[in-house]
Amino acid sequence: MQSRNTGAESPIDTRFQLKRNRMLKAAAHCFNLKGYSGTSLKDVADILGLTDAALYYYVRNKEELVYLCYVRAADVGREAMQRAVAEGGNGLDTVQRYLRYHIEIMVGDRGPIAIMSEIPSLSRGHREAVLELSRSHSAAFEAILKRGMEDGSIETSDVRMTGNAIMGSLNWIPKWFHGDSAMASKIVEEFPRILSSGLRAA
Amino acid sequence: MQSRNTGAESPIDTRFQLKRNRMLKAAAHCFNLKGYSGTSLKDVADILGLTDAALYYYVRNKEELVYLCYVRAADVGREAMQRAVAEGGNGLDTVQRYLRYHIEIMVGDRGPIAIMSEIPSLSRGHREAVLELSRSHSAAFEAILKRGMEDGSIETSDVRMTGNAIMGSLNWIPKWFHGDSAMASKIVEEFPRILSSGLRAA
DNA sequence: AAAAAATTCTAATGAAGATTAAAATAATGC
DNA sequence: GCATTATTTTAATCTTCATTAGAATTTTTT
Repeated sequence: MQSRNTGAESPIDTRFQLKRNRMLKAAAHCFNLKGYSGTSLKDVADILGLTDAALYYYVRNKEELVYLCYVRAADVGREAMQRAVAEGGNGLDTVQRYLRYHIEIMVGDRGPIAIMSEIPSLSRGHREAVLELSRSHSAAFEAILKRGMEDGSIETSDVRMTGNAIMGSLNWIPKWFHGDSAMASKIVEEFPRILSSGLRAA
Repeated sequence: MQSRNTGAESPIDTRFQLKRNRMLKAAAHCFNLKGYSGTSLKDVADILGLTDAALYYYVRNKEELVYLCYVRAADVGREAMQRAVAEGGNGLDTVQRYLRYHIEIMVGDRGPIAIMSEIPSLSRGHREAVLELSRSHSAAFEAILKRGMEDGSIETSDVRMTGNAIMGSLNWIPKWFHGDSAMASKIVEEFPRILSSGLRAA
């Protein structure tokens, strides 16, 4: 039965959810490596020890697969942002904590997280949805930057541009980090400082 | 005649070279936007007002098209690096100048430059070649970082990681910059400082 | 303006891969 | 163990797109 991929999931269907989650991680890995069009469903299925056709039990089609990966990526960002903001402190502190939390998740066992670099490939509806998630995250980030400028901890000429500079470095991590755990902790410890030092008020 | 795409070009064949160069820019634009597999030859041809089949007059196949885009991208990096190194100064100064020159070219009229993010899609031979270009560029960059640590202008724990942090931000630029000239000059002016401030010695 | 060379097009061909339907297998509740 | 449900597979089908051959057109040369 395809009662599963209609969208309404029963609240405690752990087996299905777990498998789908494993699938999203495998897909994120492939997408980060070879891009959306560059990865075949067979690539993803091979990782899971399944046939490509079996994936359709979990998603409606390939496009929904990326979409779900992107939603999952956005969740990670939102979660890190929420935690960082909740802990208070000045703008610079908040930025640094956000970066740390985000990176911890990326390089930790919730990774790999898909880089949202092929939004144009999404269907119209999904594209709008992801763009909205992306916009709201950028807005939250820029809000922190502005707060930092008010409390004197941050000094920068253009929050949009600065945000892009920082997020670019973050988004690039999956391109060169491939699970080395020694490197993982080094990234977690160093990146927040490296990326935020361009923000420091003179 | 296909005497052209055999590799050996006559030294002063301007018309052919110019058109091929326009083609590489159009291709870089598409690849940056939709990825290698995501762009069809028709996408590129449409920009040039040609048929997809016409592109085969300039390249042997699609794979060679990305390859040439990547070589062109590597050229830009190498050129910026050479200029920066040639002008002397301490390590930090050199890094900043390199970033400036690289960015100037990226956002200037030589752009768009392809992001080298799909090296796995290349053929074996081309992949090796591009990896070598990439490695040598990274090595040159890391050498500057090391020099900066010796002359006291730079302080960082892991040059490889730091290099990746900076290059990631740089590589991400084509994802959000789309030709706005006011933004272009702002990027040129601000990015070198933003990206290099994580390197400053305490 | 005719011949030669350069450039582009039209019209196949073929392969890769997404998608689907129906059958087969595995797991679970009784 | 049997019936039901969940999961996966096999075996098509269909579309998109790279690629090619040869014809057509444009440009250059003489």
